[in-house]
Amino acid sequence: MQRQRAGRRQRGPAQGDGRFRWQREIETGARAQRHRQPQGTAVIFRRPATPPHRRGAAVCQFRCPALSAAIMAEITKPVLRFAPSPTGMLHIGGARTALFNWLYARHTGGTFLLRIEDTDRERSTPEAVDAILNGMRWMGLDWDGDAIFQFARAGRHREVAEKLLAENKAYKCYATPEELTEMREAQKAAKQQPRYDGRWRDRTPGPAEDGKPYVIRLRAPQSGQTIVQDVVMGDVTFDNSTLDDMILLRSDGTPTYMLAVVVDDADMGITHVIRGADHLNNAARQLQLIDAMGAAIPVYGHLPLINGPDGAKLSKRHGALAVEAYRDMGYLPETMRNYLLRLGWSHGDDEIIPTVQAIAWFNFEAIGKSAARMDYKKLDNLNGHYIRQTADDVLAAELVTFLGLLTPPQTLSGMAQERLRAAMPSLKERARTLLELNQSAEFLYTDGPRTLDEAAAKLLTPEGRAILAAALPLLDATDWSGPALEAAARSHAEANGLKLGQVAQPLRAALTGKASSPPLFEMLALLGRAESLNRLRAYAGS
RNA sequence: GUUCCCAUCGUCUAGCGGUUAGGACGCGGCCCUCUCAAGGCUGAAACAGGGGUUCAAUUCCCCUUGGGAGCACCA
Repeated sequence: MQRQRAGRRQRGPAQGDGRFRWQREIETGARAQRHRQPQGTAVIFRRPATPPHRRGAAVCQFRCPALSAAIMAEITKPVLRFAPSPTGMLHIGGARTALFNWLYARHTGGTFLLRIEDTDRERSTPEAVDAILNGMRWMGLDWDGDAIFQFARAGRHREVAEKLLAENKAYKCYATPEELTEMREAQKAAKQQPRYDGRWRDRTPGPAEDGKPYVIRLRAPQSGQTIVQDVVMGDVTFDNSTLDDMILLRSDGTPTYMLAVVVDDADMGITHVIRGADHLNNAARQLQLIDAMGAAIPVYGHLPLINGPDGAKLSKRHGALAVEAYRDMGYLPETMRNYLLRLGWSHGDDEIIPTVQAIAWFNFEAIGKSAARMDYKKLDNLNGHYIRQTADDVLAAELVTFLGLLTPPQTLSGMAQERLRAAMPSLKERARTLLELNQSAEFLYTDGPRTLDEAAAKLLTPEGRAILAAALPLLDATDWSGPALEAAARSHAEANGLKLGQVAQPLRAALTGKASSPPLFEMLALLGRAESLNRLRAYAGS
């Protein structure tokens, strides 16, 4: 059976010429002003009186022969947006939401807009705006045009609220915050869902209300149902009786989030609203507002949330909340895009999905419905893949940049950078993060004998040092190239009844200070005869 | 409490009525090997429970259980 996906339902032709209002609007140009996209999905207000056969008749608008190709091209270009509120860093969940929107826009050749929802003046900060913008840039999610700041549009939001008020689709409510708190407490005590009881819905303010502060609330339908047709979740039905009359305009005249999103989405011509599942409940209320405004309904898609490794809500306790943190841990943007994409979206058995491929493949149908958890091991593995995939000099340059961003910044000498680049083919094979890459390259950065780590010290026992001492003259007498050195070591080992490893390990420890490293003879060659012998002599003999 | 959503190996997932339930990460073994990786082969590991519908349910429906989200003059 087909999964319940949002159909492309359309309200039936409203007038007698057999065409939809939007079709007429497109031809007259009226629609382009109001909206740039056909209604992808529709809310159906099921009035109890509506006969079943008239509910949300399904019609495919793309079959209409009356539309020219040019109009088709115009109306099928989606407009998406990512709309974070600047109250903190760019969260990993937000990053995924942005990614999915971006992917769909790039996939369809549509538009991807960025809107900063800064209407909460208390909690919004310029630092957070920067953090979000930087996070987006680091992730490689470029947006079209300038970022839009919602607060700047407060006048427009107020205008819409006033219009709704004038049309009697909204009303003034004089209830005080204290009064409402009291009401909610009583409802909770009665084990009911806290909900505005509509006490001012049909009441006309008398002289007592003169000059008193009021809010503007939407006159929402009280019966029937509101259906959110969601490309991820399917049809989600809410009884209008469970939804209350939400506040549009606060008593200080500022718009609420509900008003601002709906107005902005409509004004910006947003065709697809893809956001976190925490907004699914909001969608029903927003649909009521959209209906009151007579605006076009966007396609909705609510993405399941991301949980921490333990399945609980992703919180600061899990650390690594901001995308910045992933950058600092040495993950590549390409890795993040691939990983976040696979968290909740799939394409058969494919795991390695570079961004270009993702753009070609991305769709809404393959988005999963259940919440996912972060798996850092898998992230590491994927990052290792992309590190190996990166060209040597590009990766070396990225590491240098990365080190410069650390606190405190680390800089590499010219010699260090040169060696880093030369050793990169072997180095990158062994690193899962840029941090690991850096650690395994450290022995190349400076000259002179190494200080041994614990494992290396264990290799340089008196016995190990004796082997090292015995091997030294042979190496010195050899042509200083990787293969020649290896051949010398092999014959030396063989002559003394030793395995190559027994000879190589003490050498490696002295050369790198570690028990593991890129291939030994390759590194000897890279460091050169003088430097290598200097390091080895320091630990030769007792 | 109430509204809404979700439910396949430990984790991410494939599956869209009939499969030896597949892949990936992680874990174990083997191979390769100068170490560590990478790579190849291989093993263990799942349909939450109960009712229906059906010749046949992981798959469709209902209930239970378990998770999650919303319920502000926050966004």
